[in-house]
Amino acid sequence: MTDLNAPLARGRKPAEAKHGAGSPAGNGASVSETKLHEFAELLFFAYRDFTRDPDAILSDFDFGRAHHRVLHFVNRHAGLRVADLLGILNITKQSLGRVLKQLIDQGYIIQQAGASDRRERLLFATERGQALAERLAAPQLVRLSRALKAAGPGAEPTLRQFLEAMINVEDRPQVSSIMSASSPQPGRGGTGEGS
Amino acid sequence: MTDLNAPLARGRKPAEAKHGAGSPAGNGASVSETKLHEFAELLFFAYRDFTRDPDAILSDFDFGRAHHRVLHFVNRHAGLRVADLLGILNITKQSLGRVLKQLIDQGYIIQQAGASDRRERLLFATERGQALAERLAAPQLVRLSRALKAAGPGAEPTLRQFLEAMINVEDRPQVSSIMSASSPQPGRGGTGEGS
DNA sequence: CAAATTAAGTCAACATGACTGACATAATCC
DNA sequence: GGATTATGTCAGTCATGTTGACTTAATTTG
Repeated sequence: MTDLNAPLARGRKPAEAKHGAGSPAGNGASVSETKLHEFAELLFFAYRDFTRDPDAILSDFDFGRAHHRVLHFVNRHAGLRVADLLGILNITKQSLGRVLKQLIDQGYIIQQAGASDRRERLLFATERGQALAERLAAPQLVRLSRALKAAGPGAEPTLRQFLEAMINVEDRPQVSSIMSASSPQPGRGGTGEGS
Repeated sequence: MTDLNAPLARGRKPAEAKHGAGSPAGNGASVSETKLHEFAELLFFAYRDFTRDPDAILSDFDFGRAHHRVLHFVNRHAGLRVADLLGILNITKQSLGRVLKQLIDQGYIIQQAGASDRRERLLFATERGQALAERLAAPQLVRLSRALKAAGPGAEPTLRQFLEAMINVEDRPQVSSIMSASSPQPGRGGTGEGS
């Protein structure tokens, strides 16, 4: 058992070596480079632990993080097309195909031909899929809820703006679109499936 | 070219199905479950794009994200031990060994036996390593700087508290320790290396 | 309507970065 | 001097990412 609380690298702060022009974004009252590095590290640690709880659960199902991502988006945004998932996850068809096939074969996700365009395969979480998705999400929601509380009142809009601004500009419309769409039911819906 | 701006899953918001006890953290004025899910997704997208620019640079060097992580922490926290890196990255010795070996063999990182405990291998970025680390960090710092600006004035402490609270409680001392330590120089330092 | 395009699925082959478990070496601690 | 610790290494495996080519079915377009 290594002593995790022992001081790590002995040494002091480097005194913020100022080179040339200054801060990365070149704007007015901006954050020091050292602080930006700290935020980069905090983001790393935050994300590392954000994925830790579900990862532990997933191993009981012989699934990995990739399955979680797929199941999450399908569950939260029912009726997603395969192409949408590819764009969201930013992976290839082959990579997605593998995990998606497993989720379908094991009854966590079902597909349905699109009503207006029958080439499309709309994806829906089954009850089983919803149950797993919720179980995986639960510890993450608890963590987020606590962290938002710790950030103080009024943190929500700040956080939201920060996170949105971290997303590539060209992807923001796509992300907004995804986040505002959700939850039509599969099957005999109002969209006119009629044989 | 798929139409990325088209509405994705057609359908409306699900009206926040309230089950039983209520919100995940069980506290007072907490955030709705739907909003928490949105934050979870925003965090996913933010992190996805946060790693995108360096990933692109890395492929020119035949390195992967694993190399970036190692190089980053060694560069920012010179004198880190191998065991520290294992704890930070939360991977096995074998996994770390592979990428670390490549970074050492190619002259990005050097090792030095610890002064007080010569079993320890303290890690330092060479000039070459520093140069690559800075190049990889640059787009991330720009992104962070912009996002902090977008989050508005006063966002810094909020963000910091949020991100810190996302980290596992038991890891927080370790993280603080890492983040407050940095940058002793390798070689003939003040720590008493004596032959 | 025929041709081009699109959405999806598939095959083969491959790379990276995780994992486990065992074992070796050197240095330190007791 | 023996146990423990820090590191490195071997061998094998698995998950998840990649490319490029090809098929099928459905839609769009000239």
